[in-house]
Amino acid sequence: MLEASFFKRDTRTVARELLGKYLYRRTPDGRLFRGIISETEAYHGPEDLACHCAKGKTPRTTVMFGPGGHIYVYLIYGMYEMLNFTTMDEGFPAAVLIRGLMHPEVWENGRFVPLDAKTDGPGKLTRAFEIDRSLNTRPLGDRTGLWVEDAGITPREVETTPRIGVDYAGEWKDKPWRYVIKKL
DNA sequence: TGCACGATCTCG
DNA sequence: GAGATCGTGCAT
Repeated sequence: MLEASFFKRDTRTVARELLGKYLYRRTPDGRLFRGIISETEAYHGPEDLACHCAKGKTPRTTVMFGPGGHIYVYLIYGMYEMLNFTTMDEGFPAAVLIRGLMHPEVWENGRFVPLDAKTDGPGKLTRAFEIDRSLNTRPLGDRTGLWVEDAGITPREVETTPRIGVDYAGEWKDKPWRYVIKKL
């Protein structure tokens, strides 16, 4: 299981290194899911106009000002929960948005079997893994029911692009802070 | 207290 | 290409 120290680093480094890791989810009713993180975005610092933290410390963004390794989940467009992990040390607001998973699986009869659900979008993966705002502000870990583990995978090819859906962010919209596995 | 809008997805 | 749908932040 990845410890908080993994997340208390530069957000772009964390976002890049999360690719190829397993995201594990244990639901309140006991079901276990996992999937390989395949797409992430970095939202780094109070200057980054694409980051919610650019608005300053508000009830919603407070968790991003806390230490790395915590969960930030928010509702967008009135119907989609977005999953983020906070990064950096206490006082520096930043987080990584988890935008996609590949090879989603569910634990059945003593083994992982393919999950029949799409997880190739930030709103889709939270729906498939039953991730919602009840997890907001909690630390990553097995007791929380959401954690990350090394999968022993090093992606062969990673693509870097500007972030999606942040055209309002002025010069910050062009920062190449989106990371995608092109070849696993 | 009201209002505009969003780190999206699905259907037509 | 547009509608669904509601919390958040900022104006009133």
